[in-house]
Amino acid sequence: MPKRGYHHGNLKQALVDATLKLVEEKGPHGFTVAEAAKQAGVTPAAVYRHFDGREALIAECALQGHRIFGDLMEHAYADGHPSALAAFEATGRAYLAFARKFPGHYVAMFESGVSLQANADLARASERSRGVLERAAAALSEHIPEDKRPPASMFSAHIWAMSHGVVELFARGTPGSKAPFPPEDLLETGIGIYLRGLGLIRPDD
Amino acid sequence: MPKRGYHHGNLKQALVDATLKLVEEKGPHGFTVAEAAKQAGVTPAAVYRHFDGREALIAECALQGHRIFGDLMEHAYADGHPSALAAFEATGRAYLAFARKFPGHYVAMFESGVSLQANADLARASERSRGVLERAAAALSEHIPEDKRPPASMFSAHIWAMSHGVVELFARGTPGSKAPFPPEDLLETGIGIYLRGLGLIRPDD
DNA sequence: TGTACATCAGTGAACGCGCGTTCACTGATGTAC
DNA sequence: TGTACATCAGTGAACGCGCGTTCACTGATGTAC
Repeated sequence: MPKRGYHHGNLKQALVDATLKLVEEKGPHGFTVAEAAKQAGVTPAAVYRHFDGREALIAECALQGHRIFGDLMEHAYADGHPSALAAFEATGRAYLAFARKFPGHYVAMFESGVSLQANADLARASERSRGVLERAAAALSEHIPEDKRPPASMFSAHIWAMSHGVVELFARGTPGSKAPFPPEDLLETGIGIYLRGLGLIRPDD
Repeated sequence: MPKRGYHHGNLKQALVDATLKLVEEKGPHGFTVAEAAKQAGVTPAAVYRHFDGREALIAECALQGHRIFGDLMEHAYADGHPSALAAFEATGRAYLAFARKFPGHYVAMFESGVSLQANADLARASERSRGVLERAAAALSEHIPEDKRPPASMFSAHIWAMSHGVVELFARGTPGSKAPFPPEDLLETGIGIYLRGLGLIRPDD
């Protein structure tokens, strides 16, 4: 917004924003360097002042996504307050909320095929959000009798999988697959049943 | 295998097979008409004798996948024998088994973005496999006290979501996301905990 | 305050490439007589 | 059984296109004096 004219002022972020929008609308492979540049009001060649190439552009989108996601998850977890159970359930909700609020980021992170190995920052940011869920699971699992307690990393993987599945199958505009229920309800009830199976919720709740 | 020479003999299926292999190796957008033709030992133009174009080729892969998948699911369900519970669990395992055994088909079906609306046969085949799981869920849900019974379509959606999530996150070669557990174990335990949450498995089992 | 200059974010034209698709054709195959 | 012919699955060359990327350049900006 600030500057105008020959110098854009904030082209790097403008390109990221354009890419996010394209990727949200047309899928993980539906963006091109040329079109992102066009939407930012700039020549394709200008992109190369800020990014090494196409791959680097989508990787930056994924990176920003993981950072937002990590913040959101940590905020939802809130160090386990008011209770381990409430905090855990909040992280599950945060997953879906993120996917709905930042669909472009979500696609860049989980569907674009960006390599985590090729980018250390990206790998670290991705590790972080996974860590929050795992911590939430570990804290919660202390309420399970030790002999029938699954590893925390296993049950966080279950929740991660169900959340991801709900997003992919029912929350995104996949043509032809009408959602039978609101995704939020689906995830909420699914996690609820799962937690009851772990003995963490009374059967009558 | 039968014929050789100028006429291929079974080019249509050879093109489908080549596409499946490419899609398995290089992802949902990693195949081209030209390369599929090349792998089938044929000129790109020959593809148009058998398919309307690129989209039709990948759609045929998805269609064949849904048919195999539907057969597999029905066989696993086995009309609810030996018990509703065992049959239901078998369909869950069948989902993952299919994804592992037919990765190319899986990608074509669930990741390629083929439109279900544009192809009635495809929509029907896809409906069928979903129907098997839903029937299994309905049969099983009769063992739940009526007042605390979730709709069968909801709990089949939960299982579908978890299965899909496990496949996407832990069973496919996503670079950098090492699976903490064998996907089969993850899904088996996840479904087990979920079913316990529904009161369908004794807490001690 | 005014001028000279270094910096560097942008331009615009061009590139080579591989894509999906078309078209007139060719030659192997199966059938009618 | 042998010949003429229709069929149609394949060829090979060509197309227009949009892509990612490069390069020498231009001109706005900020700074040193």
